[in-house]
Amino acid sequence: MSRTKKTILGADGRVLGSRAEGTRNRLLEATSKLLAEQGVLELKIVDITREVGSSPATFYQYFIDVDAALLALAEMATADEQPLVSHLASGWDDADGLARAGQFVDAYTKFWDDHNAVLRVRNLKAEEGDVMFREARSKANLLLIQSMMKMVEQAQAADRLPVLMHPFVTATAMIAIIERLLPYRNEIARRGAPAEALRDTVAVLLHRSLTGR
Amino acid sequence: MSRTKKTILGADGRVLGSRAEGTRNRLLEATSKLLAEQGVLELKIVDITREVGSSPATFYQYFIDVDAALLALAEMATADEQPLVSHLASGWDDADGLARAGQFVDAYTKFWDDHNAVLRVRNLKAEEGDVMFREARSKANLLLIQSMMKMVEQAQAADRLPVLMHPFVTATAMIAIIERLLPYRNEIARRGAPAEALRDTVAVLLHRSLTGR
DNA sequence: CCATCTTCTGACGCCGCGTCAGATACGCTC
DNA sequence: GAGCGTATCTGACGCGGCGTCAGAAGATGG
Repeated sequence: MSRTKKTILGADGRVLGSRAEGTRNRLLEATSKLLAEQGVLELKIVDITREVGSSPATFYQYFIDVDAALLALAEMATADEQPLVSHLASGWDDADGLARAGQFVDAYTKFWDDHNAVLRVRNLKAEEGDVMFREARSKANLLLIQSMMKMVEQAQAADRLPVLMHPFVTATAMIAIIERLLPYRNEIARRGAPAEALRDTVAVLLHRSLTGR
Repeated sequence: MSRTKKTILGADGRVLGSRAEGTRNRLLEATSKLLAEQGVLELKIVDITREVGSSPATFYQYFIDVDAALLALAEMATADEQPLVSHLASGWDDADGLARAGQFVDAYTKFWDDHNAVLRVRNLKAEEGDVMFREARSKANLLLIQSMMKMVEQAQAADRLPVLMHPFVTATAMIAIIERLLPYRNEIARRGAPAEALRDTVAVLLHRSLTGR
């Protein structure tokens, strides 16, 4: 591992100079912005290039199609997800376990808010069967899933969780809970629940399901 | 409630005759089929009409745009979801509770397999903020969520679940687990787990989280 | 300041969108 | 079962986004 920075390539495989790299970044930012504002279905390449003040032709110098740009964004999000393992690695078995589960939920929430439009598309494409996006998703969650699986296995060894629970399935279910519930914050508030209700509930669900306590 | 059958309207609000109703249904079927085959992003109105051997203009007689057709499909799926409450209404507190949770998972799996492409789009649009689709989703899950909330409240009253758990959030989390994990069946199999691993794990997770047992 | 490589873009043909006016099919009356 | 009115369908159109190419504009370095 002597590689310090990933070399960035254009759509035709050429290495990019610094000017080009700047343009590519601006295109990605614009894509991300429009995605968040209007949703995937309304995302147009023309709009992206209009946003950065260039032409469609320029876009195609950097990405074969919109999907390529979306994939690049998804991979950038992946990097931000990795540090979250630190909240799991310590284990949740002791007295502060629930509190630490809460911190994990907070950290994940932060991460999700930064990237939610992109992550939603990644998950959609993954579920629609796109191999690249499915791999991106697997890779992104790998560390978290592995840590969670370890927690489940420990709890099973200590007889606090039934062996019927498949560790991988359980871990994946936990990610599902968080990803799906975050968009519900408004609705929860509308129901008159305190702001922390979602955070606390999710923390309890994860804590119980992973440690058996 | 004397209404026996919902009157179906065209895009301009007119009541449809039987020929028209047939065409509308064929359009919906085609939409559903193409959606499942290629995903939303590739869904074209021309393709839908080609599939049924008519012209784009016809499509617009029945739906203002693609979204309207998707919404109609989502609402049809909703009808199929309602019977699933029967698996919850009986409660899961007794000795067979876990078995009944398993049956619920099976039933939901069946339902999901019949409509998954449509439901995925519904959820995407809902999360992207589309009010119509959000309402469709809420309405679809209403009965299930209510039943699950009741289960949580009972368990809390009996001190088997912490009051920190917000019933609505918990119930929504359970739906999230099922919806998200079903697409993973292949992956689970690839990992060498038995076919029932997913079903069993999800059943345990729901059972534990809803009853506290 | 010229040569050369890198980066950008205008312009084009193609195709899907959404609309309208007119064509066609249906069902009802006599 | 012919004729008529209404319900339903569609061909054809203008608009706009897609993706490509050849060449323009900009950077670099000798």
